Amino acid sequence: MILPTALKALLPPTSHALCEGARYSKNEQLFLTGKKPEWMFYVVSGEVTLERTGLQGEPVVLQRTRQGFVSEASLKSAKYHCDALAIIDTTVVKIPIREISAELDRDPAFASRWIGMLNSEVRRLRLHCERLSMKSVKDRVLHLINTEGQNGTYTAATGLKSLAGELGVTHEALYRTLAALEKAKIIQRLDGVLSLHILQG
Amino acid sequence: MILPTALKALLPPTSHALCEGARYSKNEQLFLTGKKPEWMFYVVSGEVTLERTGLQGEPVVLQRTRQGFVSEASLKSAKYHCDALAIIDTTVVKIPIREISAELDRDPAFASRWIGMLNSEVRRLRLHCERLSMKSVKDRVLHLINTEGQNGTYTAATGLKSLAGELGVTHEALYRTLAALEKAKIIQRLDGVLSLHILQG
DNA sequence: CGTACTTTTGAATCGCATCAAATCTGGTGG
DNA sequence: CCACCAGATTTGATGCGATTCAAAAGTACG
Repeated sequence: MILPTALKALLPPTSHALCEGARYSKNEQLFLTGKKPEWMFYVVSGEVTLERTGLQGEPVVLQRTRQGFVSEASLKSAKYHCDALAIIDTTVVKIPIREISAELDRDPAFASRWIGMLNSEVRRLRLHCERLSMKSVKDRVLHLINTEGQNGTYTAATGLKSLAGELGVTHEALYRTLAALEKAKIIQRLDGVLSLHILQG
Repeated sequence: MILPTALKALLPPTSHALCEGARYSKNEQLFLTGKKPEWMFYVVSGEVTLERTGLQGEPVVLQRTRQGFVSEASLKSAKYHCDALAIIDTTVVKIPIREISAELDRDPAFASRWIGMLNSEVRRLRLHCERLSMKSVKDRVLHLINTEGQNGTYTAATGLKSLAGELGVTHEALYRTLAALEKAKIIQRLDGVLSLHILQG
């Protein structure tokens, strides 16, 4: 089992061998509400949603992950509180909750790294919320470049259509907005790389 | 210093005496980018924003907190990475970072509670993101009742206008949507309490 | 070369923001 | 107690921006 670099640095070396790779086909379920959590999942590729059934029986999506942890927040839970579904073909790393949880109590340095990971997650999610509460696509794109970009440059690794989903807009709206921003010389585009034009102060 | 119940249960008793209450007036700053973090802030009432200056000099809001932690994610940082501003008169509890950080390394039970707190925060933020990526006000309201409510009932403690802000819509749109949902017998309203009508299966 | 997917542009429609204004509310001071 | 004010709540009218539906052009891959 080859772990992604981020996971390797985070988890204690003794736990690496306990992790397992797994693949899920489109529409396959990773876990179900009410089951006892045994694994945490780290999405390497594909897309996983966490869903709950609303009071009227309609599905309510709680989370959507293309890369990173799913259900790391059920580390201390007695049972899963939602269903996990691979909505396209997906590759994950399965991490044994029991061992990780015990290790967290035993190894303060690991707990400290784990807290650091959660801190980053909180920060990123807050940025995401702030972005999604902006009304125009233009504002969301500029906020994205300003907050997620490196030095005024953001790389859309998974394609613009996928980016549109993350920004909470249709891909048509995103394409049009990018074209307009480029025409107005506010940004430049090369492949999937968006760069702010530097304003001379 | 009287701590809010949630804080009291979370922090180790030895640290309670080290916390301080504080008040900030509208437009007063809690901390500035680049300064060494000495305090974490827990907002009791009012509203605090974290802001950063964009590449074109415009302010970019990273977070907006009416209740709960601000900057708990800078627990392990060498310096603040943004500015904190009270946008209305605000009351907070100041928590000494140095002592809390040391205590986290020393007290595994506290670290475990802290991880639990961060897990809740991550869950709530993910729900919030999911809600904000819904296109219609109606969907956002129903998602709110389904996920944040108790048994189909959500209580808007801070008023509907404030709720509109959290939902990322104007207060006019929220009022109209609530009126329409009530007229369609999908929800009921009493004061600030929103309840789903039960569908009989 | 054909299939599937992304990227792009066009046109029509709709929901929400915006601007305006009226009503209602709680709190303050005369 | 009443006049008054600041906010919250509500309803109305208008316009814009994003969604939606459609279709064409570009791209990757077997």
